Amino acid sequence: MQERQTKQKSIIYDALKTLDHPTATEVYGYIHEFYPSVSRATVFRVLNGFAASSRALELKVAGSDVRYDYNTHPHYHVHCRECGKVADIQAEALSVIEKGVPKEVDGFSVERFSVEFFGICPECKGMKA
Amino acid sequence: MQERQTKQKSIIYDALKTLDHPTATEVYGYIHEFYPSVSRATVFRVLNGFAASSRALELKVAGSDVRYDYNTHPHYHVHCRECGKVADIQAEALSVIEKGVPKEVDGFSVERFSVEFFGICPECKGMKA
DNA sequence: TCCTTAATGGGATTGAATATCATTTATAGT
DNA sequence: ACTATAAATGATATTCAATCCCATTAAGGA
Repeated sequence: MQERQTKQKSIIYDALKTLDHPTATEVYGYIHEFYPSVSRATVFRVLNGFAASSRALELKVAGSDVRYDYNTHPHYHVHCRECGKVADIQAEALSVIEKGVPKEVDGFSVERFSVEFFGICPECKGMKA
Repeated sequence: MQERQTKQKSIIYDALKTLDHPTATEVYGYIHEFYPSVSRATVFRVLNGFAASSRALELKVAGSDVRYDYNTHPHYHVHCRECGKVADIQAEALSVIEKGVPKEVDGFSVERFSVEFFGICPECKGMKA
C-alpha cells in the first residue's frame, strides 16, 4: 500500500499555505489552537514527508530552524539575518552557475546547487532605532 | 581592553586547520584527546568568535551541523547529501548573480548571497553497493 | 607585580528534531 | 459494506547541538 491521505496532512498543508515560510514549530503552534490533538511528531513527520515527495521545499539555513515553503516553483529566498524570517525574491534563472561547475570534484559527484540571499527585514530594520 | 589571546584559541585554531571543515563537536572531540580541560562551551564560543571576526567561515546547511572553515578566501563548497561532509570546489567567481538581484525586496534589504553545491562523496557512493 | 576584566570550565538547561511503540484509521480486496 | 493489512498517528521519552550561568582563572596593560 502506498501513501495515505489523512486529515492531519491536509490540516498541515493548509497551515503551510496560510503561514509565511513557517518552521515546523510555527506550524504546530498554529494548528494546535484549532486541532489540539495533532501531535508535534506528526507535524515534523508530515512536513518532512512533503519535502521528500516535493510537495514542499525545505529551506535550511544559518542559525534559523528549517522552514517550509509550499511553493515548489523555482524561486529564491531572502533570509533575515536577525530573525530568520524568509521572503520570496525574484531573480533571473541562475543557470549561469551550472556552466562553471564541474560534475566531479575530488571524487564528489556534484548534483545540484542552491542560492540563498541574506539581508534584513523591515521589522528588524525598525528595531535598530 | 580588547580581545585576548588565549591558549584555548590557538589550540582550537590549530585543530581547525588540521581537520577538514569540522563541526564544533568534531573540533571538541579532536582536541579533547590532547587537552581534556578545554570545555565544550569554549569550543563553541571560540569558533563563533572566529566566524564573527572573519577568522573562519561558518558553513550552515541542510540537516548537518554548522561547520567551520579556516580558509576565508572566496571559494565554494560541495556538501555530501548523505553524511554532510564538505569539500572545496573551484568555480568561477559568481558575480554574475549580483546583477539579477534587487537591492530591496518587499522592504527587505538584500545584503549578500551564498551558493552551495550538493552531491555525494566517494565514501557514501561506495556505501550504496 | 598588581588590577581590571575578558575568557574559561563545567554543569545545568534549552529546544528542535527523532525514536519508540501501542493504538488508530485509511484504503485495497472481497 | 465489511474486513484485513499496514500506513499513520499520538504521546512520551530521548537525543544532541548549542546556549546559559556564574564562580574561577588568567591575559596583558599600567
